[in-house]
Amino acid sequence: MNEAQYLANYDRSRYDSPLITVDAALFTFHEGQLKVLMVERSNFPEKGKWALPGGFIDMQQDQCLEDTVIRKLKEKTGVSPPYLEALNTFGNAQRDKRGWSVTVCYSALIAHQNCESHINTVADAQWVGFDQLTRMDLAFDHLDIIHCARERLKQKALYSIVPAYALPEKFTLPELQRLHEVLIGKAIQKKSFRRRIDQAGLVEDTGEKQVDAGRPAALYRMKENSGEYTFIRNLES
Amino acid sequence: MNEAQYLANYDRSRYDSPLITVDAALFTFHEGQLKVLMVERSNFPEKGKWALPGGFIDMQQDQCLEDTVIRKLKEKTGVSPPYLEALNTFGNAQRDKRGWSVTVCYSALIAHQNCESHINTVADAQWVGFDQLTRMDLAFDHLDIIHCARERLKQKALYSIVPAYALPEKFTLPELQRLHEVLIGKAIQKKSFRRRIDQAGLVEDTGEKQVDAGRPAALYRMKENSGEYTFIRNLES
DNA sequence: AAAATAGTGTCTTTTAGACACTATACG
DNA sequence: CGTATAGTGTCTAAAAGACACTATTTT
Repeated sequence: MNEAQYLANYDRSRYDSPLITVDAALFTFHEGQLKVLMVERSNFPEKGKWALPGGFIDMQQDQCLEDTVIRKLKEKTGVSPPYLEALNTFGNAQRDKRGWSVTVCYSALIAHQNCESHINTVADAQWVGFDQLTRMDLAFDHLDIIHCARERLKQKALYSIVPAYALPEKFTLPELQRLHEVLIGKAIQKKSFRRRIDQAGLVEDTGEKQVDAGRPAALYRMKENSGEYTFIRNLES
Repeated sequence: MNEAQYLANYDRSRYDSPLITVDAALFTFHEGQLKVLMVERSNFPEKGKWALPGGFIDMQQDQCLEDTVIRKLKEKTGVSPPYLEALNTFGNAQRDKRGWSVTVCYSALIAHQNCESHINTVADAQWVGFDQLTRMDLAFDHLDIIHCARERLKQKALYSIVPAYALPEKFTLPELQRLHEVLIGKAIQKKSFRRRIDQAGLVEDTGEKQVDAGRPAALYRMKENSGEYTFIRNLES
């Protein structure tokens, strides 16, 4: 038998295999809080519980795993997130009552304002403050997954400015610092925080100011590829 | 319908889903070279090409994804590796000629001596020097996966001593430094390398010496949990 | 003794922490 | 003016880079 004959005879339905889904932990920073997008399940299993946005791969529509996540996130938020990365894949015989299942998980960030209006039109989706999560009834192992994503984001806050993708395109440095402080769970020296961002040239001044209480803060925009930059030295954690 | 009824009626074979496999990039350091364990494929597709050790999840035998990798690695090496971590999951419609497929990939490290004898009894498995890989005909996207694993290992060499798991239980610091230098692709200051390991207390002196040419080197052993330690500052890359 | 490799002393450089200072807004 | 918040100056502390030095082995 040659490969062509093998492929012609190959029938995947002959083999039993685990369920496979793709999920995303989408974070944003709003009103001083880190929030995660959650979706209420309308079907069994775990009906009525809150879950991460996600679902099955559509082998016709999706060319790759990222296509699946982006499709699922667009359904809920109306847009595709500016930051998306593979988180981890969780699979075992117990996590889903239907049997052996695998979920390929992504972590994503978006500005609250960029999707708030669309989310309000989607009845089953809402932002949940990170601290409110434990009071909700979450489906599957999604709470573990969110903690895993949150831990990774904390690490990123120590050595990069990736968290900035959870803010609007134009943001102030004090705003970004507060986000990093929430992620790290500790105050950061203002001077240290600004100095490293300045020296690495990661942001550009838009010239605009944001007025609140006190002195107006300069609005910055991330420079191209600033998300890839990693500092050689971490902030203390 | 309630959940019990839903589950009783649930039949996963009704839904077509991607192929799912689990693969591992197992590295070792031997004779001054970084090597990867490769397996020659005995079946279609990609028959005769070299691939990462891996395969399908056995839903009876394996309780979780790690069980699958460890089972597959044990088949080839006779032992389970002292270091194993999730790498990434690769999935798309093109990577396997049988159609939409997903591979959950792990990265692992082991001492060459701990599995050499068993590998020699397995006809289709062998260590391949990293630099020889491009001259081989590799199956699927496994070369990309290896490069991804190698890049992650390089990063770890900059901020941890995780690569030490690719050495025997007892190793010398010059040996570990050479491994890190291969991974980083650049010479490291001997003093810097030793100082940070000393200060963090990551290794303990076994009292034994390894004689080669020149002054004998002290043999060290990693302390418990030294693999989890991350330096606050990276080596320069 | 010479060669080879292991291991140390110590000065410089880089970068974060600490914290007091100045700047610019509002009422 | 006082209060609030943004942003800077500057000293200290920690840890890596550079590199010359000493130590211990074999031949």
